[in-house]
Amino acid sequence: MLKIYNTLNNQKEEFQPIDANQVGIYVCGMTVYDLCHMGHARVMVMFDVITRHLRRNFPNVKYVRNITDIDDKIITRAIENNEDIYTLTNRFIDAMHEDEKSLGVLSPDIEPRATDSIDKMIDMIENLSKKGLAYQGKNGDVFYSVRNFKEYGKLSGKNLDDLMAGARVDIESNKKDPLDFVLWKKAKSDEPKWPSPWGDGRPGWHIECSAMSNHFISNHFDIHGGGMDLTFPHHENEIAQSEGANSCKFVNTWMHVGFVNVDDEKMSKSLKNFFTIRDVLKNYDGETLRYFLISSHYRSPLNYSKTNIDGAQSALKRLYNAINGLNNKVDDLTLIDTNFEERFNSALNDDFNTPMALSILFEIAKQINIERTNNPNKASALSIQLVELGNYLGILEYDADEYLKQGSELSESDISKKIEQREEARSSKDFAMSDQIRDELFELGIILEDSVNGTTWRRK
RNA sequence: GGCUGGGUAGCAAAGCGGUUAUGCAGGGGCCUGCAAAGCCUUUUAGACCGGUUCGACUCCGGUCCCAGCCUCCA
Repeated sequence: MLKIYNTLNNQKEEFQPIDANQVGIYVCGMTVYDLCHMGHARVMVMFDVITRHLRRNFPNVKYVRNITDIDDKIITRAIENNEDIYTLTNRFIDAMHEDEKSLGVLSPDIEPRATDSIDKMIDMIENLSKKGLAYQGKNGDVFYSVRNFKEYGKLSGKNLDDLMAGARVDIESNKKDPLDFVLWKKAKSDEPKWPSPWGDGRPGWHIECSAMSNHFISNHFDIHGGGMDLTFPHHENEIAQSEGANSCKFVNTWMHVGFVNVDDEKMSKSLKNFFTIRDVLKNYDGETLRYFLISSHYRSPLNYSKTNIDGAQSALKRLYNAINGLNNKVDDLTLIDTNFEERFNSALNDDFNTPMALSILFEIAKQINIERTNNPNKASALSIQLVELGNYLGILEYDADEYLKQGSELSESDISKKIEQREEARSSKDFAMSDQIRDELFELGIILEDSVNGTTWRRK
């Protein structure tokens, strides 16, 4: 039985889909004006793990993740670069897809772009106007009237008067209430624009997710997620829009992924303390990054540091070392210990507890290492299981030997030649020579390992 | 000020009212020509103060501290 922590009531609760044959999940995706950083990576990877698990447990899952391809930052950046917004956003959408691939993230079922759904947004704003929840300000912008939606604040646990008392409410004379937010923005002359009943303009940020989730999934669906910083105001506003327009419950379960921190501070573009996925991929392989991202629970903060990613790399290598050299072909499946799989599944069923799930992988690895000499069939069976469960999380996707050798600057044949030379030295008991060759290779990042089956090598 | 989370061993990170988390790192041993990998073993815990309980890291209350949101942000 799957339990998920729901931001709506700050509790773990049993997940019961509206329709067990068709689970709907919508995740707020990227605003594509720059490269994705590690914070984005965490959201992509976590919801990838979440949807993989949902797909294992329900016959059909519709996973929608939007692309915000129109907003102020995009317009500003396009002007800076002297290019049109589509040239800019297409470039960063491609980059995002490449990054996802590196991280082993499977594509969502639908990735709608905001600019393809402008008509849906206009319909929704019109609907809100009819219901007295939207009005046009003096400057021509259309605003949502927050005071007219009585449940405003239910997701984030805020109430309007506390927000009013806060110091950081912006003063916008065109609004009836400072907390009202923009649904439709009137275009300035040189900006991208679409026709609407309120004049040429573009949508506000929040309306796209309401319109697209309602259109591509339903007015009422199972799971809506995103980064924790979206809880307020973005998701709060989505609720106001969708429930205001449709007069029915919008989302059953709200999920929010914690931040990637740098020196215990949130990684963000405004703080300029961010590392792009590409930056990090220069020094680590994608699977190491993925391991790092799932090594803490999704709601906890995750500190980005070299030490922590190095730790992830060592840990992942331990798993690959365990499966390395086993034939992965075993007829006797009764040798597989189903207890591991049960515990693995119940870890994920407990609000997607990936650290717990990973710890079971290490238990299997240990068992493989214990059995591999005296009971190779059992070890092979366990290694099949380890790979299978690892794949479930999107790791251990590579051939162990290839993975452990990757990134070597020396060619396979050069290394083999050195190993042969060393073998000759060893057989004539010239251990000084033998050790010298091993040390030379070590300096070049190659580790040699002698076993009864001969000498093998891997990357440091 | 309001609202969320959280404070676990050298580092990272979980579960759990009583019994080894797990990974990395460190010590000792086994294996090895020596290593590496691996196995065995071992050292470091639960911010603080009360309460409940036969027993609390785990439940309850309080104190202190940290992060996040309340402005665009994943």
